[in-house]
Formats: sequence, structure tokens, C-alpha cells
Amino acid sequence: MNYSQQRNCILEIVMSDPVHPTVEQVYEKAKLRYPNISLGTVYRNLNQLSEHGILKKICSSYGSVRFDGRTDAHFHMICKDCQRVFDVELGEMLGLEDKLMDKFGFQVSEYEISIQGVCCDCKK
Amino acid sequence: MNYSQQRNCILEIVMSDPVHPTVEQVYEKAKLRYPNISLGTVYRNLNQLSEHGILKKICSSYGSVRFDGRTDAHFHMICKDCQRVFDVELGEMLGLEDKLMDKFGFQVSEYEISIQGVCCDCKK
DNA sequence: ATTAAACTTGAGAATGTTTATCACTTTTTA
DNA sequence: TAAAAAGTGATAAACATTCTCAAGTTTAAT
Repeated sequence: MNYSQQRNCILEIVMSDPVHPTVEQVYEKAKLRYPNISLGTVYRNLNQLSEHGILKKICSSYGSVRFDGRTDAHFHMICKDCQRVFDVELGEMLGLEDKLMDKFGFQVSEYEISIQGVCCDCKK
Repeated sequence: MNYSQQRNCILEIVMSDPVHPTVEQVYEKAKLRYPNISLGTVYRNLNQLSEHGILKKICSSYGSVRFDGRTDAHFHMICKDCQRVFDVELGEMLGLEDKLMDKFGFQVSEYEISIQGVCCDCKK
């Protein structure tokens, strides 16, 4: 990857504020600095940055794709109403539901762990 | 929800085989029994069934949306190559990476837990 | 059984999201 | 500083999902 001003700006937008923005939100913020930036450029760069493991793509059943500047192990709480994504640290998972209610006022309704990797068939 | 043959067929397709099919895969299987079934009907019913908690929608960063006939607490392993989704039981999570390698030959590269619910702002 | 209301369907249009294309510009390399 | 490689904006294309609606089913109350 070569350097580019636009990609750098996109990276900063996602890294600097843990709001887990959607593509559209990144686009709106990027336009403040580069008024002519195209939506395609935002998609292209978010995807490249994810593929290089610099950002993480988050997909949930509720709402649209979002991006996360944190790539270390942690969890996400996703609100079914506003679809915002909140970070949860590993330790906060012990005694899950009560703890999340006490700490964040977040009412857990279901959760899902997904593990990415390569299956035994594809490793061949 | 009224009864309908098509919805029932769609439900059976997802419930009977733990392949976690995509919309398109459900559509292809449903056409064997209802050759005129429309893709819109498949989307409509998969969404209704998920909204009623009868099926679960699975979204991952790799590949497309899939549906799961199991709604009890369990995990998913998603292959980055073939994008298939495999079930993992809760107990199998202790000593995660080694255990999954021993048991399934699945090489874990990253994982993510997402918790759905309602945040403190939206509860107001 | 008959009927009315509510629900569902298939077909296709409409919308929304994401990727591809291409002439041009920027960055890197040597 | 020139050539190669990579990136950009604009727009078209591809793909995914939802919407619309006339016609057909299912349900519940006569």
C-alpha cells in the first residue's frame, strides 16, 4: 500500500473516535477535509485497511456494516434500537448480564460469538 | 402470522440441516418443492421467522448473511476461505484455540463476541 | 358451509449497497 | 527526474434487499 492523504484521513477518522462508524458516517466526516472525496474511495480504503488488519469490519444482524479502530480482543454490545456499537472489555464478561446492566445500563437480550479462521477442508 | 406452505417449507429447510444456508441456498432448495416460489417470498419469510425468534440471522465480515435453525446459546466458527459456518458448543470454548484445533482442525485467527440488547439511552 | 377480514404470494419495479472501470493524479523507486 | 506502481473522483455496473400490488390462501365468526 502506498501512502495517500485520503486513506490516512479515513484511518484517523475511525481510530480517533470509538463510535464504530458506518461507511456513510466515515464518508461524511472525510468530506469535511476532502470535499470532493468519492464514496468509492471510502469503500476502497475501509476495505483495504480491514484486509490489512489495521481496522476491523463489524457486521451485525441489526443495522449496517461498521468499522472498528481497535483490533485487540474485546467484545461489542450492539443496541437493537439505535444500532450503535459499544466496546466491552474481556473481564466485564464474567457474570455477563448482571454486570453489563450495572455498568452500562445495557439490557442483554442475546449474544453470539463468532470465531474466524480456516477450516480443516480449506487448509488442505 | 398465518400458516403458509411456503414459510413452512423454508423453516424446514433451515431447521433440518445445520449448514447455515444463505438466502440463495434456501431459495434453490425451496424451488425443488415450489418451482414458482419467488425470491421475495424467501426473503420475506426468513426475515419474519428471524424477527419472531424462530430462526437466527447470522452476519459475518466474510461472505453473506446466513440463517441458523438453532436459537440456543452456542458459537460459530466461520471459515475465511469457504465461508461455511460451523457450530461450537459452549463447553468447547474453554482453552479455545487448542481445543478447536484438536477437535475440528480449525485454525482460529480471530474472534468476536457481539451482544445484542437495548442500550441505556434507548431504554428511556 | 359461507363469508369477510387479514394475511400471503409471485412478479416485477424500486431502492440501497458495494464493486468495477477508466482517464487522470499522486506516490514511490531507481 | 523519469518510469512504474498505486490511488483518485466520477460514474456505470452489479448485486442484494425491500416494496408494491393484484390475485390467491388462511382464519375466525357467523
